[in-house]
Amino acid sequence: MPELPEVEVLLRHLKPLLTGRTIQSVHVLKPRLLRPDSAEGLVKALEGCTLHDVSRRAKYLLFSLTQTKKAVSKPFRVLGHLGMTGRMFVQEENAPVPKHTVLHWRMGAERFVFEDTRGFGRFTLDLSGLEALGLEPWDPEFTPDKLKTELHRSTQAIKVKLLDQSLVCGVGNIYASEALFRAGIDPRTPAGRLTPTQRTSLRDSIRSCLQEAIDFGSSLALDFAGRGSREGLFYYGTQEGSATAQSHERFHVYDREGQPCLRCKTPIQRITQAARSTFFCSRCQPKQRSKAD
DNA sequence: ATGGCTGTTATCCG
DNA sequence: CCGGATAACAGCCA
Repeated sequence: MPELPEVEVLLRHLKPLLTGRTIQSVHVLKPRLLRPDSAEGLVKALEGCTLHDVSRRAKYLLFSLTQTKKAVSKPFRVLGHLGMTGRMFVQEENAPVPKHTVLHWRMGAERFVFEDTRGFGRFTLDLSGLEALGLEPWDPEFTPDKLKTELHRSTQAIKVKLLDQSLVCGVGNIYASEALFRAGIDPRTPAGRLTPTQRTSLRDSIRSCLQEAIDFGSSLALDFAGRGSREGLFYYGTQEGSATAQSHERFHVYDREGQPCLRCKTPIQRITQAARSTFFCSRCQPKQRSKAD
């Protein structure tokens, strides 16, 4: 469930379940996702640790730990990323370990599980993934002026630019289309050609789209093990109960090719940019004709 | 059933 | 530097 809102909702779910708990035995089933750590190294580092905190940066979760076995030990952190299909949850220790489990550990009568079917996620002591990240969407420094200086030399389509995490982090393929729709910006617009008005609108739309998604996810009874049905990126309910969340119109453009725009009824278009699908309304997101700046 | 799609991002190349 | 293509992988859908 992986763009910023889903990670944020997961964080809020996991934090009370993990903080203060001690990691007993750790088992690694997909060591590749621990790169560049070795399975043995990470297991040794984690076993016996107490989890002091969990936090989020961009689409990453950060686990803060200290080794309680030793008398003297420095706090350290582990970085987790869900990739496309990662899930993290706590289950009873007698429940079956899911098929694509990357690793799991025991905490008393419970088990923490990180599973990832496609295996694009990460779980590692290597924090270098944090280095190149742009601002958090709600960072006060994320301003229209910041957008201007970051983008003015760029010829890349704004949609593609939003995906690379260096401008602002946390926006993925779904919310990039959604935020551009809300801002009324054609996703093909070269990033350096946005008008001042568009930059302000884009900043605001990114924030509001992500915030609404967090609020939406927080309002659902989610099934973090992901066995149930899906509502956007959020899993909820169980195999039997399709808890039918009311908002099947969560997205205005994403995955709505050919369907009428919810604002103007024009059929939504789908195009490919940087090998990813982009959805937009050609009427609500017109090509800008001025030469900007 | 075969091919084309899917929430990400690291890396390689021009 | 920048930007485009590719790769890592499993599953679902037409």
